[in-house]
Amino acid sequence: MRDMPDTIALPRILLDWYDIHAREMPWRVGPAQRKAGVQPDPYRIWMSEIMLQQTTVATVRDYFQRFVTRWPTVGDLAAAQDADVMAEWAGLGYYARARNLLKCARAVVDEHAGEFPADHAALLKLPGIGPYTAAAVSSIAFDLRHTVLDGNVERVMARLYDVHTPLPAVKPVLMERAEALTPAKRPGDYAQAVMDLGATICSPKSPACGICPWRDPCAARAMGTQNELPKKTPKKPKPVRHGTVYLAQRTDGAWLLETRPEKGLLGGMLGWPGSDWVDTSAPLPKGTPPVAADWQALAGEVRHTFTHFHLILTVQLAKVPNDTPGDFVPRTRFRPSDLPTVMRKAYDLAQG
DNA sequence: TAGGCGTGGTC
DNA sequence: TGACCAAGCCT
Repeated sequence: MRDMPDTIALPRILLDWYDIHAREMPWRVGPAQRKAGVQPDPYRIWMSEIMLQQTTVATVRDYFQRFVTRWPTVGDLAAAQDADVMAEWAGLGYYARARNLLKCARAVVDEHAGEFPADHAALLKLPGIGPYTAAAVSSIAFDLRHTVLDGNVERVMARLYDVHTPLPAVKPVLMERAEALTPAKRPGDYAQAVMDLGATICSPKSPACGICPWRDPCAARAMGTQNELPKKTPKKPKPVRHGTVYLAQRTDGAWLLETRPEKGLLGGMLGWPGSDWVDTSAPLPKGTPPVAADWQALAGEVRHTFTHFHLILTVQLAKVPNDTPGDFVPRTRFRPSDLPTVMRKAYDLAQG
């Protein structure tokens, strides 16, 4: 590799490493299979990439298996009931992804004859597919030369070239570096290789530089700056909000639940009726109980942290008659696992 | 364009 | 234990 330009030598070194160290994933076609002519299923690649947005591989595995078992093709998913998809997504977070997942599946069926487009620009127009996911699908599923730039690649590029300008402002610079390294041959394997490298060797804390295939060309390692890169602009502190939720159960066991509005926090998900969630804690916002009943405040509280605020909920519980009006979910159809985590925590508190 | 949008694991 | 972090997108 001596005297070979980085843009030739570095991708080759990384692909050689990937041939040996590629991680197994349910949606992945490994380097050996790929060389034997096996093509990935674009539907499964797309599904995995949506789930993997801001979410770890370990968390995604089980959700992925349940989704592709229940809806094996994009046509099956497009025909699904919205509530079934939202319930299956419950607990995975960022619920706009689930709403866009359905919109995207239906767009593929309606506008692309049920086949995912390979073209980057066409993918970018689909709901829930941004620059990263368009590049990931076109490269991994169709082996087209596009460059993925996720948190892993940002970190690897910042270290490889010892870039100290903070994210996210420096993102375009890192993209240029990443694009220059993307090879024309095996761009799909290469995309997965850089991300595997970032996830396993070039980790945020204590990177394993000693066993890194790029240890020799890495500028941060040469300077000893790998542990302080990438730099990030400081985040704003999270405020604390307070609220009250009301858990009404009929004598026959049915629970009073509501489907939350499509837009906003936990949009489209099931939840308990309750107050607004407000920054001040005095007085505690109680809202209006959904039905007149003998409400009992539970001891303790629900604590939950969202992306941009901490939440402390008081939980009110009541037994109500079977003829109480409202959208009660029958006991046999109620599954706590259909609820987003913060709502499931309130249920768990009520169960003692 | 910067902020809204979840959750679980790690240290 | 609180802060950071994870294969980002939308408005």
